[in-house]
Parts: sequence; structure tokens; C-alpha cells
Amino acid sequence: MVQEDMIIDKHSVIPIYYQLFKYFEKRIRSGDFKPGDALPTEMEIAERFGISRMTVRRAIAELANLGMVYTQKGKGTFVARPKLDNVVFNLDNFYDEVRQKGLECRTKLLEARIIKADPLTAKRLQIDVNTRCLFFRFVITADEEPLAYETKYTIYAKQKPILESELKDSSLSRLAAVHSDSTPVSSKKVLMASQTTEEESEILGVACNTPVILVVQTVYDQNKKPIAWGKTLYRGDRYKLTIYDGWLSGDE
Amino acid sequence: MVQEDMIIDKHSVIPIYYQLFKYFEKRIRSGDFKPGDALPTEMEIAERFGISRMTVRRAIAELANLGMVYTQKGKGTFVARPKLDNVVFNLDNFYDEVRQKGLECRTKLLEARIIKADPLTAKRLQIDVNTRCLFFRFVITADEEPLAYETKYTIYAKQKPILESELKDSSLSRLAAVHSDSTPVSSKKVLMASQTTEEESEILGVACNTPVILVVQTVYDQNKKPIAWGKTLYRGDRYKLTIYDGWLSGDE
DNA sequence: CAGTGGTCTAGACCACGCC
DNA sequence: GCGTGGTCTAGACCACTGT
Repeated sequence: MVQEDMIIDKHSVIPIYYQLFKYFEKRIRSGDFKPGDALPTEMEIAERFGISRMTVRRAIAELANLGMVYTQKGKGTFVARPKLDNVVFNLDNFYDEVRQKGLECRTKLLEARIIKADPLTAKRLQIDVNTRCLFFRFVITADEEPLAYETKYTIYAKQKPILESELKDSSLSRLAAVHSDSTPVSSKKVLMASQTTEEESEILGVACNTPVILVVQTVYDQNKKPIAWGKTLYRGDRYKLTIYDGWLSGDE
Repeated sequence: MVQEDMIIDKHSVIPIYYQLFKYFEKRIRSGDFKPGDALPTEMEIAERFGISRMTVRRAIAELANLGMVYTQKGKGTFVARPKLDNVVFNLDNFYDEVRQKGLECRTKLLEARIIKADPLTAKRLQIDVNTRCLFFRFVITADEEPLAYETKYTIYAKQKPILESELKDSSLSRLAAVHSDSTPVSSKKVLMASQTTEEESEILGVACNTPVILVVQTVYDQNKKPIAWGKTLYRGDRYKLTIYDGWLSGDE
């Protein structure tokens, strides 16, 4: 147990709680502690390493955040079984993923103008038909090959001109922030499987009825009033959502 | 400012840090603090409410976890701008979503048997072709209507018989845990847009080439060795992934 | 009852940002 | 140098679990 004391360097620039967290993380990953096993009690750890119990608790909190352990009041701290089925898919890595493949990813504006709300947009944004809105169409390309097609609608409260400079890599929430009175605070996205229409096929350069991932996003202000909506079509043959889950190592 | 002291009930069963957290959450949501604004300093809050600085920090940590504030060493704590574009899609709510619509959701086993690894499975599980594996096919139905079709493969290390009882709502990681030597600790899922084959159309009761969401999952043990894989087809006309993002209220 | 984790305190020192 | 958040301590009391 004297060995164990050597694990922690109290005078390191690395926080003690972090060293302790990494120490237990390693021991759990290596199988020294198996799912269901109890960790030593907080007092035991604190005494063994000669540190404060609050510091131990901080380390355990980190482990619990990763889902590697769970605590039970009055009982102890136990190693969790990795849950691999609560899985989330990430969309924010779109550009990163594309770039990681060494491709040049560009957002090209096809169209930006003022329109009168069509029935669908009116319904989505809870406004009257024919209310003035802003309408945008983008194509996202990687090495000149179309990857995704986006159409976006925002309410047009500020009567502010559309600046070219604001259209580079413009996300829906940013468009909404610029042209509406209120601040976007929440958003809803719905992901569906779909197929291209004729028009979409042409823009994406694929055959008609090609499978696509369709994402419809609505952006809301603090009063839950919709202030923008848009849809994005991702070419099913070129784009996938990948996601890793479980006890992932943070250091590799 | 005497009013503010009344916000915190030190003798409540509700922890002080939690009361304080909710207090600031409310004030940020209501717009008393706007994105970019600085919160009072930790010492200021502690003195104002007559509580310890550590307790204040705990409350701020909760806010930071929600992404509502961020801290800067040496500067202060600031209200964040909601990021609505880093969006994740959730698959674990599948059953819940279906049930919330008042439908009865069932997993029906179509087939469970020992097979010899085909080339694809051999590659996916990094084993030799013809190695003995377990093969499962499920259909998930809501009110008797097929919603999803699953095929799953796991390595067959334990030579353990397949128990009917283990096949109720059996996730891939659980199947892997039961029939392999090692514990599943991580998993990879890939989501794609696809179309049904003839066989799949029949099982799902849809026309050929219907759009579907295709999810391929691989389960790994602690040595990153794959121990199971499977694919799930979700009917595109019946299933969507919905996800909310931003500053979500926890209490409504 | 003793032991556990959950909360809280009133200090302390540090590294950092700014003036 | 001063104020900030980040870390850490050595206590304390509580609610809960098991016996």
C-alpha cells in the first residue's frame, strides 16, 4: 500500500483529484475492479492516499460522470456495467468528418431572398401566410461534389439587409439570431429517412429516389416561439453518422 | 438584496447548492442575465446569501454542466450563448417514444441458431470464416405493425445454450455479454439512409425500396476486440429521431 | 448501532487576467 | 498588486443502509 501512495504526486501541476480519477479509471479499465465491485470507501481512499475526503469525492464524481461508477447512499461506490444501448448520434462533426478525410468542404449559397411565407413555413413558424420571411438555399460540397442540400427560412423582423459576409458557414441559429428580434435558445431536430425528389436529385447530382438522411430543424426563442426552420438533405451514399459509446478512453 | 436572501432556505431538505442553481437558472432563462453577462463573483454570491463559497461553486458547476454558463480563470463566470448546432440524436428512446403514443411495443424473435461465420461477419468480428457464431433475427412491432427489423451476430465462446428467457428485449450488448467470454465495454454505431431489399420489405410489410434508417452496431470488449455486431432497419415512414437542444427546462 | 455517501463550512494557497 | 476562479483541507452534521 506504500506503492499506492506513490501514485499521487501532491506537488504536481496536475490536480490531485484528476490524478486519482485517472488512477481509478485505469484500474477499472484494466479489470482490477470489475462491474459490480465496490470501490474502497471515500474515507479509506482519503486515508490511504493522505488526501482530503472532498478531493476523493471530486475524483469519484468524475468517474460517475463518465458512467464508470455509481454511488449508493449508505452503501458505497460501485463499478457500473457499461450501457451500450443509450446511444446518441452526433451531427456537429459533419464538417470535421469531411475534413478529416482530407476533402475541402465548402458551403455555397444558391439563393437568398425575401419571400412570402408559404403555408408550410407559416405553419412551422406560427405566422400568417404571406408574412415576409427570409429564404436561403445552400449546397455543401466536398471537393466540388455535392454532399448536402439545405433550405432555411427565418422570420424577417429587423428588415435588415442580407449581408454576404454573414452567409459563410451560416447555421440556422445564427441566421435566426441576425434577422429576428429574439435570441435563439432552443432547437428541435428531427431525423428521417427519405428519398430525393427530382429537383433535389439534380442539385445533389444523384439519381432520382436516392436514399437521403433528412433533418428538419426548428429554432425557438425563450418563449418557445419558432423563429426559424430549415431542412437538410444528406446524401445517403456519401454521408453516415458514426458514434462511439461506452467506456471510451479520453487519452487516445 | 434582503429579498434575495429569502431565496435560499438553509434548513430545507433541498440542498442549498441546488436551490442556488435553480435560482440562477431561472434568472438566466427569464433574461435577468443575458448571454455574455457576468454572474456575480463567487465570493459576492457567497456573502450575499450567507453561504460558503464551495457551495456556490457547486451551484455554478451545475449551470456549467447544462452549458448555461462558462467560467474563465481570473476573469469570472459568464452566461453562455446556447449552441444549437452541436446536436445529438438519441436512439435509446425508441421504446419510450413508441409507448408514449399508447402503442404496444413487442420484440419478436424470428430465428436464433448457430451458424458458421459468413465472410461479412468474419470480417466484422475479426474471426475466421466458418467459425461458429450465434445468429438472431428480431422484428419489433407496435400494435402488431412491424416497425424495425434486426439481425445480430455474436461470437459463441461459452457454448452455452440459447435460453428463451434471455431473448426478451435483448440488446446486442446483452447478447454479447451472455455468450462471449469478455465483457462489452464499448460500442460503435453507424447510421445510414438506405432502402429495403425484397426480403426486408416482406418482413416489414412495406413496398420494395422503401426508405429506411439503417443502424449498424459493433460491440467491443476491453481490448477493442469486436464480439458482436448487428444491424437494425427502422421503417422510414414510421420512425423518426427527434431531439431537443439548447437550454432545456428540466422541470417541465 | 456503526458505516456509508451527501452536504456544508471557513478557512487556505495557487495561477491567471487585468491594470 | 488585486481580484478572479481552481484546488484543497480538516473538520462537521445529516440521511441512509445494513446488522
